Amino acid sequence: MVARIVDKEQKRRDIARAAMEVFSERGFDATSMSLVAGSAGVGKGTIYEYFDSKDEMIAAAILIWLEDIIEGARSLSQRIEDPELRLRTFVSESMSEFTRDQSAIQTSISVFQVVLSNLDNSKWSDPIQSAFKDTWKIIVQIIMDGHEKGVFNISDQGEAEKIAINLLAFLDGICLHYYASGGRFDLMTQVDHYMKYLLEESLK
Amino acid sequence: MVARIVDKEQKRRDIARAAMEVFSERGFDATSMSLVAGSAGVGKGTIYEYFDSKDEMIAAAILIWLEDIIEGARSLSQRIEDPELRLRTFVSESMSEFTRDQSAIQTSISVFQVVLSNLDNSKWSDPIQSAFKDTWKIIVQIIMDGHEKGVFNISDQGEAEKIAINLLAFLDGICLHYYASGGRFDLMTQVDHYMKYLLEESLK
DNA sequence: CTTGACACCGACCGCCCGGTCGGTCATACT
DNA sequence: AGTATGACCGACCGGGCGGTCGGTGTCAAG
Repeated sequence: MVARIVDKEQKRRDIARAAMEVFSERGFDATSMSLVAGSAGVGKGTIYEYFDSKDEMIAAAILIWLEDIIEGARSLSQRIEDPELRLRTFVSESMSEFTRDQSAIQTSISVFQVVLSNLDNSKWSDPIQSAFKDTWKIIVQIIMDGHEKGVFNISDQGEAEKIAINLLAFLDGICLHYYASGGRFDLMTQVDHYMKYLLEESLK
Repeated sequence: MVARIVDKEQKRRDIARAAMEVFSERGFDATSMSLVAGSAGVGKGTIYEYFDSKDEMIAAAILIWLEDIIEGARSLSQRIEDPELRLRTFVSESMSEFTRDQSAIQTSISVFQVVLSNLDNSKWSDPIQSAFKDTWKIIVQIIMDGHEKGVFNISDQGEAEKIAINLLAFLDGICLHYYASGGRFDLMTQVDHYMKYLLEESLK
């Protein structure tokens, strides 16, 4: 009795990804489980074979979504040698993710809201927060690498960590304002403006 | 027949402010109208004497909330002469608003979400967006004033506008990350780091 | 062929929400 | 006092939600 050959783990991911797609279009609260089921191509009951509740599914979906992003950033980071180009590529790749379609930023907003509103619930917020931290660590790594290669000039690792936090904060903030303003300014111009001072002043 | 002496407009504002308080604690969707009624000290039916629907109330509450903020920023802006100090004060005041209690940032997140999810509904998003724009204009005004007084050195108004957008984006982003990370870094240190390069490099 | 374990499903349930509406109370005019 | 008007209310309603559960189809073992 070898049991049926169904990759439970894979299906869980498939449903989670489909769920995240609907979530990003309509927001978490406005998305019903029937809708998720329809989008994932399964029955509503099936979802509860893979997740305990709607909340648990949201947390899992966010985590899987973040893992995909981090994996993308990490593999990108390994392809490029020059630190400055690597940093620029990291930024432009992140932006193109948001430029490609509006749903990405809506997803981010929804994620932030869940993280904030469930801040007391350490069960979910801890792994999500550590996933956030991973993204941050990648940037710190790029800067420290550039520092060791003599391309970037910073005082110590603490400086690199501060710069990384501010860079991430700016990128999230500018995307937010971009979509909240209905695209009333040029996103890349603003990012370039920031990157110019980052690369020419902070890191020199 | 002079009608009853009840300031409809005032009561509308009172309810809207009470509603915003509950919204910021629990999020828009998780807040029921009964809860809002309880918080405002009125019956549920009464709310519908002042607002057409929950959605209309949210839009109105956001608008009133934004007006309060803009009014605060504008009055502050008029009290201080020196442009650099005025800019620094604007930033530190905005931050202290968020430092005072966490609900402010949760409110902001909720507001962003509503604006984004109702982007197609121009009926509400237009006035809200123009309120956002007002805040931005105040910063542009401060920078241009500093430019005319010879304190800030920028090329033209376009430069001031870019700087203002990036500053706002950074401030929102850093608050977001601050609370999403559970306060794992020092907010003011990060803000000072940004302001240092803004005032010492961008504006000199 | 029979059996049973397993993945899957969607009609169904109880709950709670936004919104309504008939009625109460206080006031102000006659 | 009588009455008209406006402010206020909360029990009530229909609908849609998250979650359940008994049943169905399928495949492997015996």
